[in-house]
Amino acid sequence: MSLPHAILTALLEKPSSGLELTRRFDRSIGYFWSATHQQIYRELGKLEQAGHIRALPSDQPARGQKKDYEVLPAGLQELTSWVTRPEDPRQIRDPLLLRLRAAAVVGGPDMEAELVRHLELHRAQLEDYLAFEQRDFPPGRRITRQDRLRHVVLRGGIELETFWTKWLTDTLAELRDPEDGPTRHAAPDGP
Amino acid sequence: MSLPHAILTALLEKPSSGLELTRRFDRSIGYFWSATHQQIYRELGKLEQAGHIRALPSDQPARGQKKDYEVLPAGLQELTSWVTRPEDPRQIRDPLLLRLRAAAVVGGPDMEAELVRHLELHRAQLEDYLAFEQRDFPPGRRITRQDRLRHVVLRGGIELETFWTKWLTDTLAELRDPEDGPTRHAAPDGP
DNA sequence: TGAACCATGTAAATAGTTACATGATTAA
DNA sequence: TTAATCATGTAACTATTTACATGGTTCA
Repeated sequence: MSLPHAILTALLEKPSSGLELTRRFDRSIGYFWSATHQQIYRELGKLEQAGHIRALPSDQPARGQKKDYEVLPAGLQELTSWVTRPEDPRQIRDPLLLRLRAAAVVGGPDMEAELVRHLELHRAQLEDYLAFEQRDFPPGRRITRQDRLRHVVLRGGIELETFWTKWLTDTLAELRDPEDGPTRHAAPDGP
Repeated sequence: MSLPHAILTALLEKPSSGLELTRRFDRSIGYFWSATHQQIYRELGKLEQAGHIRALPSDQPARGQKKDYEVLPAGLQELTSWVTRPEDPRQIRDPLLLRLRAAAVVGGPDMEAELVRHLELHRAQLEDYLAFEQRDFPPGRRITRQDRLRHVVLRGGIELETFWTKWLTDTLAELRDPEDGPTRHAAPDGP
């Protein structure tokens, strides 16, 4: 049930049309919740029905005409209540980990090329995130609570991609040149 | 398209009935690909239709009777080819990151309790994984290629949960006692 | 005028979740 | 003999993906 809330968040940041939202879901918001334009148009319809958003008045509201939406008070209230509503983290569901496990069962065909490809994709994504951080959150600057929230979210993305690059690097090394098993690292203790 | 492959993998490890598979999807395999019993029964039907698995002969194949499945050569072939088939990593899709971003927009209601709750859940999961590692992959033991594959998969789970506990701990500290922004860590360079 | 792009949408298929139904076996 | 549990399944709903349809605008 996150897509409507992702859309409300995006519309609060800036009233937009369906296509503009789609573009923004390819960048910022989309880095943590992706959606296609079909999902977005459908959801905009539902949100309008529910009275959470409305289309801004327009001269010619015809097919093929741009239609901008803004959030109504009911929508803001729904989003606010969703923010603190308890929701358990999802189970991990990762095809690559699953494929490695399958490889163990079918006798381990060569996955090296695929692992290298994933490593490169994750490295590229990490670089992008780090560039955003440089640009939007340069060190030693007074920031608001809102900036701080946005920054920890970006740190989440950065550290996730860091995890993947590190794990893929270790895994490749382990499968190429097996020593005594994967590197172990101490689990962090609480502060 | 991963569920049928998850099931084929589980059935190769051990021929099972639908309910047994459901149990195993609550443990081992399910740590990386979860599924409900309804999904599993439906998929077993499809896999049988496709000639990838078959029900083992039984005396009384009636409703309410246990039915065990085993993988046929066609199923093994399909799984083997899937293992090396290129498939891009999924975009991140995480409700908690999204909620933090929404919090930045609606004015930051108090998410501390929810963050603490998630931290505890991730810590518990991490402990479980570490216990599995102790049990199944004790240090200093000769292991086969298959064991090595299984171990790197488990390391993936361990390091993912380590990331979450660390990021949540940092985020809580940052939102409680704001200094100059989230802690930065150097990005790893390639070897 | 026609190609490229902007913009909104419909349709159909696949995937996943939630609720409920039904028969078989076992043990109090 | 009834309650609990094992085991398989149906139905309905929600979410997501893929393919296609339609009209408007701009510019060569």
